[in-house]
Amino acid sequence: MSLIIFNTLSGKKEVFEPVRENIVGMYVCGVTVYDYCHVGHARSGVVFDTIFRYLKHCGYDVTYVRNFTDIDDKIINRSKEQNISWQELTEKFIQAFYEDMGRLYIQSPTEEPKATDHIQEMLDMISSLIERGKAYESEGDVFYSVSSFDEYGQLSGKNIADLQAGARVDVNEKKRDALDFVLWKKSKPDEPNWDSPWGAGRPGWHIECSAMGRKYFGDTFDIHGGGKDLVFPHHENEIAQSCGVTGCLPVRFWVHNGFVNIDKEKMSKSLGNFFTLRDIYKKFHPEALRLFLVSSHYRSPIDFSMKNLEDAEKVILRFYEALDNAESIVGDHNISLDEIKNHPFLAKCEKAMNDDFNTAVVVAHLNEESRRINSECILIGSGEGDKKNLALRLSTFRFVGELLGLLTGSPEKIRQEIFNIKKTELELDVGKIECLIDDRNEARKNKDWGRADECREELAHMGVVLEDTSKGTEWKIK
RNA sequence: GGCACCGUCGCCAAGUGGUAAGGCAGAGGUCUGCAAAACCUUUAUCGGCGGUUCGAGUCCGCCCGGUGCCUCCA
Repeated sequence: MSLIIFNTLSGKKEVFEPVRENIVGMYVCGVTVYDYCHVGHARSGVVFDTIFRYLKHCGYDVTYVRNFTDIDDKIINRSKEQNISWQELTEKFIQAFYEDMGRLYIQSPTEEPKATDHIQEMLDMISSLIERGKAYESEGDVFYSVSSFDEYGQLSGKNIADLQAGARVDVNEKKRDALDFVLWKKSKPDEPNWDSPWGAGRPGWHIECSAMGRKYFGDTFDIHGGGKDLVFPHHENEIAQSCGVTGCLPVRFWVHNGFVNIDKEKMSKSLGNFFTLRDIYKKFHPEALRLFLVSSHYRSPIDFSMKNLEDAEKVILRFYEALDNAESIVGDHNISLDEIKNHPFLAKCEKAMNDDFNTAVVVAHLNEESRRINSECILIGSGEGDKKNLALRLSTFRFVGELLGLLTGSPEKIRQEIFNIKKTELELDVGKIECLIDDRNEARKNKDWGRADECREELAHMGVVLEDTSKGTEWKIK
């Protein structure tokens, strides 16, 4: 069965076929490194990481390139505010990016180029555009002439006339046309700059992705991704630039993820309604966040709320609970990759993923499968059931989880991690809790159920729930 | 103003022509000293009005409500 992907360029789902057989080139716009990542960045990171994982699962040899924009106005301004160099600033936030995104189980892309390492490639493209009459120099700046490209607007479904009518762009007397965008920007005396045929300056934003995409993949590659907000003007401009140089479309499939909303509004820096990943991690486990993000389809808007994260955390714990139940029964088991790949549960999940990466349906399948695993455990406990069958279910369950970047750890580990987060957040007095549990167990031993229930009540008021197991009394936070 | 998108159970969320997946919350049950966990059972006709069709949440039109892009933005 073939993989279908929604292509922003055509506005339709299309059968995916790479330019070169079995080889896929995917370029995704990364972040501008001047601040900590928020949930919106996480969504994009998780969406394309999941796509990366799935393409590899399909057997493609995938080269995944995700850039860092490490020079622009915001970076210059922020470094001035903080009185540090732009290099120092960007290095700091690249490190923070790795820490915050890494906790979401996002795999390293094949390449992670920085804009400032590709100045020469950009200059080459800009020169070429000028030679072909697609760009012009004006007082040290270089602009792309939008009117020179007839197909401008094909990606975003806009036309030049409408854009001009509603143009909100700055009036800039250096431009021949308000829609023209900057390829090279003359620098002010105290700003970072690079030499160019048009004097000292720095690149415009859009050209970096064109130059780096072309460097790693050549004139045409398979998938270009990013958030929906990049469709216009960023990706529209990329097409114009690349086409201007090569004469051909740079990308076969344009893939865009939807926004993260807060109360129905887009989460963004300018609205100030964003949560950084660091803040989220103080309250919730990263794996709960990842599950939340893959629980909706990647193109839909997703409403971020504490309630939704709490729900996701319950579900991820359920998944691990099923793993734990099954693993304690099965013990060491040897399931081959072939057996997993032939399991009907995997086929079901592949069917969903093949339909434009429908991770929400896969999550639903995981829920159903976790129930089947638990049922099988109960059967085995009562002398029926089949351990081999359970082992196979268990292994396939984990395998599918890992396709989504989930279920890579041990049940014990995640329980402990979530426990530690809650304990810190609620400032629980562990000594007192353990003391009450001891009291209760003493009362239970004496069959003093009244006293035992009092202890449970008191703990419940603290948000602590008890669970009497064969291994003793465990407690967790509600 | 232009161009898109969205409106499915209390909440979250799949489903692009054939009688509505899944999760959370709720209800009942099994288990338990009581609980918890787990398991079983249970809860919707899809914003409104028309139309196309043998048949529509799914296509078309209008209306109501919401969002996004058109400026930096994942």
